[in-house]
Amino acid sequence: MSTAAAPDRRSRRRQQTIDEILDVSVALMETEGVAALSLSAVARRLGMQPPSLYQYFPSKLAIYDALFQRGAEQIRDAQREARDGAEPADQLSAAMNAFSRWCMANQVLTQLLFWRPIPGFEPSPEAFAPAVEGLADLKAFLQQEVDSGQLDPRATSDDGIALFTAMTAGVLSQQMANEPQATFENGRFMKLMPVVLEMFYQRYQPTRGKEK
Amino acid sequence: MSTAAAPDRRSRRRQQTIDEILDVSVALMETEGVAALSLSAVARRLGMQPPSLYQYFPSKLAIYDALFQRGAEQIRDAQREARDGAEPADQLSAAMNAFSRWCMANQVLTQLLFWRPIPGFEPSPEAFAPAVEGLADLKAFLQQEVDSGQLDPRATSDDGIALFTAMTAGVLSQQMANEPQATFENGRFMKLMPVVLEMFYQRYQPTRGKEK
DNA sequence: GTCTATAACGCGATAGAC
DNA sequence: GTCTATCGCGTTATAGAC
Repeated sequence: MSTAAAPDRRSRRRQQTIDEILDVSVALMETEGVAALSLSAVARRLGMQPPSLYQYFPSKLAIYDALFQRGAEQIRDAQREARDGAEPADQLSAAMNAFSRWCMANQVLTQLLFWRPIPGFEPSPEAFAPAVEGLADLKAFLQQEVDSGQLDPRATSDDGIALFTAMTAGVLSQQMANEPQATFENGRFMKLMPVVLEMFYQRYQPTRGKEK
Repeated sequence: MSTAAAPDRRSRRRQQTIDEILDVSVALMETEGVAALSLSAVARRLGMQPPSLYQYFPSKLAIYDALFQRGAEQIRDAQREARDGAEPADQLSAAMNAFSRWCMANQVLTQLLFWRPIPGFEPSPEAFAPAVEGLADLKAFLQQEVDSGQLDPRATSDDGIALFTAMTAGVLSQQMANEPQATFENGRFMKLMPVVLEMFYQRYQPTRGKEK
């Protein structure tokens, strides 16, 4: 009962250690691969013994879960910052750029978020929540374009959103699989991102929108 | 020196064991995840001791390599069969369907081929060769459409091919990540495959092809 | 209570001797 | 083909230090 609410020095120190564990985990995954994360290696880097990590995370999968949540929050926030720094008419494009840029700069977390590379790992509802919010934001961006007459209302249907995410995920996954060392700016596939956006606008062009 | 060329009964038996190992490996990866393949589990299923597997494969990564090659060959052949069973005008679409259908039916191998889920695994040149052939086939399909006036010549440029593979890979990866239990026929994302094909034809429409 | 260490269990990949 | 052995892993139990 005494452990409930106590935002004192100790819990701050504890949170700091948790963040360090996550930082080191990401760093190791970057060099060794997402699925090659080793608790022993994390502990070594932190000057700890492996069992000590269990004070902070109940299992290895719990670390993956925390990383999933971290990544989803960062993507969501990157999109929102991009939105808040752009004119309404540019917000969809700005958010898409911010998303792509973040993914290229955080490929390890991107793999964890969008592929399923870890056997047995399913994100918890809490970890998944910010991802849902990010998707809701995307829907809002599309709705805004519908309201301003730039897109047909069908763009915000389930199919429209699925098409949008499939095309962006496709460019991204080709880029990461074939040219992972590239950046957002110079990637061979990355430069197709504006192209698929243009194709999306074309397909859901208003007033004379057509479907076969 | 006596082991060089001897296509007799023994080498047939040996090849049979190799195929069994690969079959069991795929079966286990289907239930446990691509990265969770365990040589001990494979050996158990085959009634062998784990070290015996090293008579057939020098390491676990060599098994992944053989599976990569197997998958690439099967995709290439599925595309070619689809091509040979279709009218020239339908061959691109038929090959795309055959490709998608194979991927949904062989998700484990698809992950191995198109994502990089195994730390330290890079396909060998021999394993990669059939994948290169499959890509060359795709280029030939596109060229055929260009020659028959259905597509602008730019469709076979590096950008055109990258766009084509990115869109198909995107639909596929969204389907596999979000609805892996679906089939080629009923997948929510899978039904976007004809849509992206239509969008591709639209973008590389000949005679009045335009680019911003 | 909170953190850390040590010891130990079971499992995995793999090398070497038979 | 097997058996034995080594090493590293995730994890648990336990006990001592702050």
